[in-house]
Amino acid sequence: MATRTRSDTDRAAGLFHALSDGTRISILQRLRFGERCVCDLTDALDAAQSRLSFHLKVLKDAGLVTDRRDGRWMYYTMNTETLSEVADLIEGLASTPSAAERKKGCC
Amino acid sequence: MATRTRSDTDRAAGLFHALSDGTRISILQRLRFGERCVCDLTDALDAAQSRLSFHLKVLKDAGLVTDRRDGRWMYYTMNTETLSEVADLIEGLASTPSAAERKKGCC
DNA sequence: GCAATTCATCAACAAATCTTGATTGTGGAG
DNA sequence: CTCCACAATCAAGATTTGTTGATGAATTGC
Repeated sequence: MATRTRSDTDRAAGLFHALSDGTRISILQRLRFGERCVCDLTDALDAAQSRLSFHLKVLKDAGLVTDRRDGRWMYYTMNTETLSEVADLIEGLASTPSAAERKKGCC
Repeated sequence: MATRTRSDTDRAAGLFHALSDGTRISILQRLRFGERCVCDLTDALDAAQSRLSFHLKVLKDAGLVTDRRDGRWMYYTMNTETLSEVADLIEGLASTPSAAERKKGCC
């Protein structure tokens, strides 16, 4: 057990992919200040609405943001749990292997 | 000063992009155990040599690995400094804005 | 020098990603 | 019910990215 499964790697790659775009980073940067509707973000980022919807969907599919409807507005919020997951992934990559891991050889 | 520059965002997106591929994650996973030559990785990952060279170049351009020649072998090593940089980026995204930041409004 | 090994690079193709503008859907106001 | 505002979705096109097989460069051993 405890071998790194394909899906672990896929999940990691997927999360990093969601973070691998400047527009999406900028969106998250804005969301640090609290939830925002799409219209706020189109103003702040000077981006077309369909473009933001696209990137927000990528972020949402990855679990990095959640959304909430209020009337005709959709409010997006950063999901810090998933960001913690990403932080753990980084730490896992940077950490030196445990004795058990080293015994097993590798992944 | 201290406004988030375009290049900050670009740098972040670039780092995450380098991590956004399963093959590259697997490479880094192997490198946790110490430096490896390309031939080790082709064996371990069962991947074509040119494919690994491609991904190693991506990792190297992003600063995530360094290389070293020894005879006809190229040895690749994980660059933990850059991984720390990535960890900082994540933390920066997850952190709540400082009072000064909040005062300024946003980025 | 010559052959073999290790790896980087290139060209060509396939696939995924991003952008733009148009359309559709949903909810609120009149 | 109709109109308007907000946002998701779609189609089309351009760009980027990843894979494969072939070629080239550097190094070692004969």
